[in-house]
Amino acid sequence: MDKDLAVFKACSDATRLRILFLLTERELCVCEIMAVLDMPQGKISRHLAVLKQYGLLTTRRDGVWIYYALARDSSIALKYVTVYLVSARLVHERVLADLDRLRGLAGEGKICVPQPSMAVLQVDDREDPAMHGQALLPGEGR
Amino acid sequence: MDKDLAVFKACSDATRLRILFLLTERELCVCEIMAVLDMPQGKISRHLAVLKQYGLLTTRRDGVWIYYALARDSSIALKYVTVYLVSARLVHERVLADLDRLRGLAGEGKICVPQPSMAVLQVDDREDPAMHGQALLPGEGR
DNA sequence: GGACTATATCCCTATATTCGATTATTAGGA
DNA sequence: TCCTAATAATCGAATATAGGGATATAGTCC
Repeated sequence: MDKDLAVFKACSDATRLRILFLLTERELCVCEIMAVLDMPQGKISRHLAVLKQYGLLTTRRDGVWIYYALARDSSIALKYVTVYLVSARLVHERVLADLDRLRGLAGEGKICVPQPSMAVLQVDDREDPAMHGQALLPGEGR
Repeated sequence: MDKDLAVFKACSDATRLRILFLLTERELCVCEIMAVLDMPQGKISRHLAVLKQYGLLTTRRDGVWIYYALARDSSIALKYVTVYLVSARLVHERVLADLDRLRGLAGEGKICVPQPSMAVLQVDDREDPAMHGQALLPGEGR
């Protein structure tokens, strides 16, 4: 239950929640998140560290950049939170605005020019009929 | 998004999470929760107040007793958290133990002898095919 | 009205969380 | 090797949260 509790703790901060929503789009590096949320680097980095420590994120280093992505299968709660994130991302104004800004960034090369990496979020729900298709990214088949 | 954030804040405390799991069984009064969790009245009452304030619970007074029940439809996040609670309640040792203790109490009339009230948790998911049956209480049909 | 029970609230302290600002680390390129 | 960019880690202050203990409120029964 502690792992689940950690997931909820991780989600109980506005900035972290916004970051999680952004990561439903694709993996991101710190500078992209900074740019989208318009927050200082230290703040973003700290929140990412919390999210990773609580098991919600994985990291991948590519040269100077470190890409953060939503973790999978690390706890029951995370599974459901992921479904929530994918389901709610098109509902909340602020999240929509964030996602728009994210897409805007990539096209103009304003920042660190990340790899056009694959979307990493695809919860494995083969054994859980409760979440038909819900954890798939929009527009992504199975 | 603020409402969703409030839901996660509400869930980010071990005691409150245990209370929420208990409430997936049925509505409960404070003294029952006190007995099951073996915690002082003030503490339980305070946490219930937080949960209610954040929109996760509703209350119903019946004489001296105040029954707390899981709220429905108060936010998107609560919907998914409810599905999580129902799905995870049979997985975590501690939750199982709590639920056992709860059932044990009722039979022996050790405490305030609550009404054998109906289970109140039944998320309305008619418009959300993502959660087939997941929010129904165990053993309860539709 | 008075006693009793269930629940809520208040006060105070301890602990945890968040933040801005600064400094450290790590990788890549000249 | 030096410089720079991306990211992490640290420190101190401000704020928020949780807990115990005591008290207040609100029903019920006599």
